[in-house]
Amino acid sequence: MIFTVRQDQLQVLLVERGNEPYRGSAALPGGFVRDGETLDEAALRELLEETALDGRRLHLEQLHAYSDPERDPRGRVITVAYLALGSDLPFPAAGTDAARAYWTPISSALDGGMALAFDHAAILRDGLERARSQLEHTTVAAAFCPEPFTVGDLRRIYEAVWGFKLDPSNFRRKMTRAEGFLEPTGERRFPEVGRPAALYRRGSASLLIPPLLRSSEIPPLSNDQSSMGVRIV
Amino acid sequence: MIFTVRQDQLQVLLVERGNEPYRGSAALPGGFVRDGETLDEAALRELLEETALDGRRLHLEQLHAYSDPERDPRGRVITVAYLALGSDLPFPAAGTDAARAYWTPISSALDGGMALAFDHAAILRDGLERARSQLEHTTVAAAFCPEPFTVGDLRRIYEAVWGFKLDPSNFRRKMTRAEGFLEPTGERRFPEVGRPAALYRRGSASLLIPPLLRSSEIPPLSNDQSSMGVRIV
DNA sequence: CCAAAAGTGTTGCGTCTACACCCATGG
DNA sequence: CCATGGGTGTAGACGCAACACTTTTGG
Repeated sequence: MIFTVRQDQLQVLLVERGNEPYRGSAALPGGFVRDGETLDEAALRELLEETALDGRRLHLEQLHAYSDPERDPRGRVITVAYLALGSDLPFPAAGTDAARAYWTPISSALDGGMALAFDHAAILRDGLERARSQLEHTTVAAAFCPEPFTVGDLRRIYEAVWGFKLDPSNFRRKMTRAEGFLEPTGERRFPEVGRPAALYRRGSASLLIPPLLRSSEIPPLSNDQSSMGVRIV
Repeated sequence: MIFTVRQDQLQVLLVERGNEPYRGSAALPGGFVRDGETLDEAALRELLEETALDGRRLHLEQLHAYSDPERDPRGRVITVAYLALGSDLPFPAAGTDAARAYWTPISSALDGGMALAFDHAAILRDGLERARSQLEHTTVAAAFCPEPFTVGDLRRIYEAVWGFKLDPSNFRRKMTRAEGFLEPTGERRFPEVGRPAALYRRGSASLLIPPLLRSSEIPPLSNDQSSMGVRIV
């Protein structure tokens, strides 16, 4: 399961299945583990085959094992799902199994209209929740940002993944104070409009201390964006 | 991996291996998934076989899949580890594979002296960290307590799992205020010495809101117990 | 000058830590 | 009356949401 943020939207890479079952349906990319390979290595290899991307520079994380005996009509298949986060991911290379792969906003992939193959809709929901939760406690959000990036870039990642707006000033304070998260480059970026912003690189810390917690309210799946824990009147 | 608290110590159920490899070594209980069975069902079945305990009343949770090709010298075995928490667990029933099963304090199991088979020491460490983390955000600690229980019982669970002392008065406030965690029975328990304590049952909530966070310092694996986030001078 | 985004200051509120203190019981 | 654990009250520190305000740019 590969996530990226483009056009301020959290997107996932799907493939159109060429074989039965679920021929023509959308599915998460995946494959079988080989002998002598760890699950992590298998995930990286499949990632490379699907996107021609060197996964070693991505954040990759084991999610959960799915084991319902009926989940694959062909027979018994146990899937260990992985979640990868990346920035600036290219469109999938042609000439591979992934020729029919494409990026889709997660909200569309889950909005009933597009039925995912197997139990992939459930897996995708779990992955989305994991990604949202990881942003609270870790610095993975920076994995979504091409370097160098601004605090505003980082904030738009959080807003895209969580689905609601954050207060720019409070967000900046949290992030710049978290030790080891942001490493200033000394450079600035001049946007089309507005004051130039300081540029940063990813720091060495992998944990975000203190964490940045979502409001206790359940965030909506849709695209509406409300202010930070405050209802718009 | 089955955890319980006895004598104010966090303990784990180990089995003595009767076959090669690692014959005579201690190991976590486990077994193979059968056809037509989910991983959860397999974990519950193995639990029943090992402890003669009805696992449906336990907290059971999938942890992580371990997949190093060299982790089992016999060949390729991928293990999906589960963590079960229970209270008042009996000694394993005789007459089964688990005749050689026994409870051990986790600290002894990890203190180099006892070498666990396979990569089970690493799995045990992951399980311990998961259990500790779960106490922060969920109400699973009550799964360690035979009902009915007092706030003091619950606090001793936290102290055993986390390995340090908590402030009784602040702990009580947190727990009684968390909605849906503790359900008063109206009864009291009269200890050998001291004021009687109110008795509670598990409430319906599964999440602890707000969470009870450990101090940011890394808790020691040993048995020393220091006060709540405060260095003893 | 204006719009827009970056960045700083400040205030009020709620939570947590540490600790003083009271309560109820058995010996 | 004392020791012991249960339970309440409270003052200070701290963190965070909200929002007013200043800064720096392009048009």
